[in-house]
Amino acid sequence: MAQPLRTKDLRKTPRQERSRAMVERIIAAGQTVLLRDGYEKASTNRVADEADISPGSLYQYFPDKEAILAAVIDRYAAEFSTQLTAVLADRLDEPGPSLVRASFEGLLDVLNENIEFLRLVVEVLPRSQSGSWAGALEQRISDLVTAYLSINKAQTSITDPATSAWILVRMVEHLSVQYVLEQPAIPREKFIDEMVDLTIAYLGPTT
Amino acid sequence: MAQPLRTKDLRKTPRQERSRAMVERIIAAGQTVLLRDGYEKASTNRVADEADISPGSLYQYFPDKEAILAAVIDRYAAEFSTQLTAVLADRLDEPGPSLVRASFEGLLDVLNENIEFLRLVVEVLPRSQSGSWAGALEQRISDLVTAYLSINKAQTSITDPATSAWILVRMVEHLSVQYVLEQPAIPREKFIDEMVDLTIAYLGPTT
DNA sequence: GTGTGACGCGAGCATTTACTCGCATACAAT
DNA sequence: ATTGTATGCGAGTAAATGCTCGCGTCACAC
Repeated sequence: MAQPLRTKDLRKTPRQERSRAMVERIIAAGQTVLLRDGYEKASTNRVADEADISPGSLYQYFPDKEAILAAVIDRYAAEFSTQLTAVLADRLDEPGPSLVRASFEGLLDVLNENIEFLRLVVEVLPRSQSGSWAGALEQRISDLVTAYLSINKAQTSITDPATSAWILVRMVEHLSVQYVLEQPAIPREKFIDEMVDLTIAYLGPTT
Repeated sequence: MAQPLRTKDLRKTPRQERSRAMVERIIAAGQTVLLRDGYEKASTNRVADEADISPGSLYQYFPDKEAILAAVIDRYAAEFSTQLTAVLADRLDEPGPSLVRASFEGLLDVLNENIEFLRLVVEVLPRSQSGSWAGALEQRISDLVTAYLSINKAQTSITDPATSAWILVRMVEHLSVQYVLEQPAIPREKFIDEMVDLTIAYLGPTT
């Protein structure tokens, strides 16, 4: 289900059921157009066409074009963020190295499930559009990892948890995204093994 | 100095000195506009304005808008590629771990020198524009590293040089780019140490 | 049932876009 | 000087864009 839209993004709040369906159709159409035609070709008229509504109706609820596309990305991103958080939380009770492996498995699963969204964000949109929320998510996870490393610092060879977290998060994120998007000739299990090796080796001796 | 433009990109070959200067001004203006106004606002009229020439003059040598911006990126990318190749070649005679460190130092230097170009490619352009040559460069370096790993395989713990190269190249590239662009609160030397640690630890025991 | 406001429509506006074309000028060879 | 051509100009075009506005319609409270 859709995350509640920030009312700031809406021109007026839809009251009747009909109009809420309208907003829904607009966002869905925006998604379709964005995926099918790319960012540059995603015009308001095209979105209206795709949604089988009038151009004017777009502006009943959205202040401008950017708000429509932002709503699409927001909704997508919220779902992604939710999935990722859930998957990671699920694995949190695993101990030590198997936590690492389980997390990577989960991350790859979530990325694979949202591959069209990934491609949209990474390849189609200019970074400035998606950068804000992506950066925020990165930060949240960085903080989490920093905390974890701080607690288990004694069992590792690292000195600065924040630095190590920064590096680990970017590394794993980017490698995984590239792996999913590029589909290189590396089996999934092999790839995970490599990332686990990389992480364990970097963190140093564990029990 | 400018790399020679692929004649395919030009509508006709400029013969007189005057016209060669014209092409130069167009590309320079394109660069300015792209950096100052972003990709979406980079219109032909704006480029013409910035270059203090007529819109019509653009189309004397460039078939369309895309070709102009492509020329800007190409020229930028060529210089970047040249610098990087030179810096890495310079370090190639260093032995073992100090080769790794020296390469990273060189990479960071080159990235820092071309930081505006970096920001342009990573944050402003949609990936599809820059993806082709960036992918090619990645591939070239991947091949190089694969060869190196194959030769020195005995001294490492890796099993598949191609896979390890794929991971190493993406990892180092992305971490470095992010470091330069994001300017996190990590001292340069510390950051390099971390990347070296990562690499050495990943490759396993060395002599 | 009826009135009132929420809703949706779609023609159309003003602006911007990429690009052209006829014409003037600068240049090089004779 | 004359001529042929390479060069540059800039008004202009057709298309597309984001967005508005007046009007008809529909649902819901009473």
